[in-house]
Amino acid sequence: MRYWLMKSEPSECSIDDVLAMPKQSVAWWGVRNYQARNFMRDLMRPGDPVFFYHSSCPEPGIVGLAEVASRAYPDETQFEPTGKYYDPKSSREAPRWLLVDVRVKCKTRLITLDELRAHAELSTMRVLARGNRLSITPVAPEHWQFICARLLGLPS
DNA sequence: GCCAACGTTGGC
DNA sequence: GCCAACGTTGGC
Repeated sequence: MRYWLMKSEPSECSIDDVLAMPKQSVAWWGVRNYQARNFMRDLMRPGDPVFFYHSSCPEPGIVGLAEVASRAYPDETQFEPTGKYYDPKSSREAPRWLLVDVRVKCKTRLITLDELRAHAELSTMRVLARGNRLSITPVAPEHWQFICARLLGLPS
């Protein structure tokens, strides 16, 4: 089992938007980066725990706990010619972009980016790395445990 | 809206 | 396969 952090812009799809969906689950559409795609395709498995993160907003940070809810499958938005996620180089026969379903388990208090950076124990988190632009990053087990136990006060 | 960082594209 | 130009991400 692997741990993940997945970024979503709340103006596009917030954690509340997902909680309002049937089964509190959403297809994680719109990933157009090969490394992030490969994480979904090669490493993500149903049940993997996920930090739900709000990005490109006034207070970026972790806002909830979620889990991977499917294996990877083609992202329909790549086939929609009028959509902003359309990829003319992709085809149904050889889909270029994949996604997984993500199910929100609960909201948490907001753990801001500033708070994450303030803890030396988290200094090597991939999402905090200078210049990181990946919308999906692996989370080391010790980082997951630290955030859940020390920052959220959840029983381990 | 700025801009650092870095991924992608395409000419050679 | 190199690398300059360009595009995108995302915090600030």
